[in-house]
Amino acid sequence: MIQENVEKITITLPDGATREYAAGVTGLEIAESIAKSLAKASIAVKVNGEQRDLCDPITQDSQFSIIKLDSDEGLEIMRHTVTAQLLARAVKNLYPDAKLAIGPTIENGFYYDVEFKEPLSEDDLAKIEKEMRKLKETNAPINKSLNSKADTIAAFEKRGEPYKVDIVNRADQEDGFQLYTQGDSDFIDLCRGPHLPSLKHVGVFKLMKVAGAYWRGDSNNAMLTRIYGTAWRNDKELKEYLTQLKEAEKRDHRKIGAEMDLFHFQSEAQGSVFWHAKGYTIWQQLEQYIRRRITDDGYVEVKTPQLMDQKMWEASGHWGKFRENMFVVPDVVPNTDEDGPVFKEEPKEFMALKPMNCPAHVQIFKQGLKSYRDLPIRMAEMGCCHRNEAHGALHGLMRVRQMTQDDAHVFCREDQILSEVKRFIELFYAVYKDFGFTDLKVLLATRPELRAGNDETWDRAENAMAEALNTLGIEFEYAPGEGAFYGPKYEFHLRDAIGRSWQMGTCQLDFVLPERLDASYIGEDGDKHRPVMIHRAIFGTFERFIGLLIESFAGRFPLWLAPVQCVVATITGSADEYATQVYEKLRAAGIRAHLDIRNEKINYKVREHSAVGKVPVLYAIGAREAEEQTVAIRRLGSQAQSVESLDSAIEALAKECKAPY
RNA sequence: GCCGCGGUAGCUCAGUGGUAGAGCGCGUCAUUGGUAAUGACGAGGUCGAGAGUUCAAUUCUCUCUCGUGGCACCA
Repeated sequence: MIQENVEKITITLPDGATREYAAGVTGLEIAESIAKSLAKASIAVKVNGEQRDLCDPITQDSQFSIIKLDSDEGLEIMRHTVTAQLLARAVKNLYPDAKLAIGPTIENGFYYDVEFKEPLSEDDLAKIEKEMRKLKETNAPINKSLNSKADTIAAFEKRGEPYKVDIVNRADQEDGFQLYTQGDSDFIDLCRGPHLPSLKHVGVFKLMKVAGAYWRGDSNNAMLTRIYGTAWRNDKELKEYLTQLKEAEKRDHRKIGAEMDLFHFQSEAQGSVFWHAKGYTIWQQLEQYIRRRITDDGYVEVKTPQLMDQKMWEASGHWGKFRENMFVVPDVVPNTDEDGPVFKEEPKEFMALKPMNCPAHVQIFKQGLKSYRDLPIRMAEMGCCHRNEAHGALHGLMRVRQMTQDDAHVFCREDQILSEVKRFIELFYAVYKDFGFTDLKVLLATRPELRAGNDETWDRAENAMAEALNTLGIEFEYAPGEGAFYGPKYEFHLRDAIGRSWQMGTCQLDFVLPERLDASYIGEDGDKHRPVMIHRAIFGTFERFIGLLIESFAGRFPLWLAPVQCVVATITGSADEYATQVYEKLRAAGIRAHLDIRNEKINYKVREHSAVGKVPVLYAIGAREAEEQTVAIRRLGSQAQSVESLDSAIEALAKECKAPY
């Protein structure tokens, strides 16, 4: 059909070539005009940087590219179609009463939140998956229509989908709601798109697990059932992903911690760690290391009370804002009658285990008058804190109820904020580099809605914190509204073995606590001024940091941290005496050694100390070594052996065991 | 705290309405060996706790508890 006066538009392809089309041309038509095979492989297009469906008309001059399944974007679109079209429709087919909420893609997969009448268990997933396969086999084309707000709401109300109605109601737009359909089924889904042009482009998928999730992420709302799944282009990719998951599980710090005899938990102390000798060795190494670091950076170290009176926590604001996370202890003598109540009368006076160290540090600051010349004061504490975390939040070493922070508070003048924050970041990065943690996510959390302090102070604080990162060339993202009520903060995040992100270190400006607890210094002008407090931690907590270390190293600690650095294992009983000498010499050289003269074969010993114990160095001692005063050295992860003379081997090993700082 | 799943030997797990099994570990004995599991024998369990149904419960039901995957909350 030739239309003389139809408007022409210019389409610019990724290679810079331009082509002219009639306005309103679709992505599919452009693809077809380039090559039939390309059109067949296309699943969506990108117009001026925005993902669009193949069937969307293009009405103006545009940058244009085609999205195929082989790209990351293509894979994500496919996953989106799997959840929003296949999973949603399969669920509706099997459970007509189910109410659909949202179904986005996530890293490696997707989920869909659904309200079911009856609880859904993981056993039901096979059935749903089967239905999805059946639907995929239809190769149904996916079409869409644009609808007004009123029509869209009417359509979902008719279908009994209150969550979809809610989504539409909350939308700003009045028109252009996209409803997708599959072939001639009566399934519809509200979606931003784009989607695959048809189900035949769907690759392989697998439903993984079910979990609860609150509607709109709000615990006041109904809890929906979230179905998690994964989708890939082909079986090989899926298999690789599942293998990778299995491998990641092997790095789980809880599993490795038990195997390596590092720590344990038991129900009588839920959320609190029983550190075994080997685990506590790691802790001590970390503590000594960080103490050297901060001492050299001008910190002083203090130790403050575990229990303080309710009045202190009222003054600090914790009683009001943090109490549900605190362990509160009645300050009365318990009843001693064996069968009587714990307390003879209702306790009226309370104390609380500290959930944070800051109020106590302010008390130390307040002892004696401070001059502006005294500032900054960098006050550190390996502070043991208790927080009454929700049961469901506890997770191995990553989330505990008793934790020890490598905490410190810098008391400084406002004009010192920038230099102190910069100084901290530099220290922080030097430390993380020593542990090989280079892939940090940094967030700058800014003022929340409910906050103390005026806007000018917040402006200055947030700007100083952003400037510190910028001048040091550190990339970060803003977390708007996520700051503490008393000031903005940095959050430093790391990922564990299976990709969960954990906040490690932090750095928080605080204008409120010095005020509340009436801390002041005498300024140059002779008047009293409020110091600014910077709350900061590098590891965050020893517990979480060790958890991350275990997963990051898969238990294979570098020599300086390894609980046992060297095992001396005999090959034959005749070498016992010499092996004992070797062991004694290692100990004398300050090396954490273990002597294994059990009546076992060397194969067995090697396996136990390597695969299970993850000891970095093993000295195998047989008759030859005893004869020649040597050791046969085997390194963890290597089949190679080298024979060296005893003294030089120990000397070299001792050097290697030195901490990086 | 909320939703789902789970708790059986020191550990990892199988199993059954008629009071239990494997592998590893542990102990004993034999073996004295050369680099990621030597062999034989043996000991070891109120089947998370409480209540209910039943002639009989580790097994079925309920409550609690702890763990676990998420959600919410957070270092």
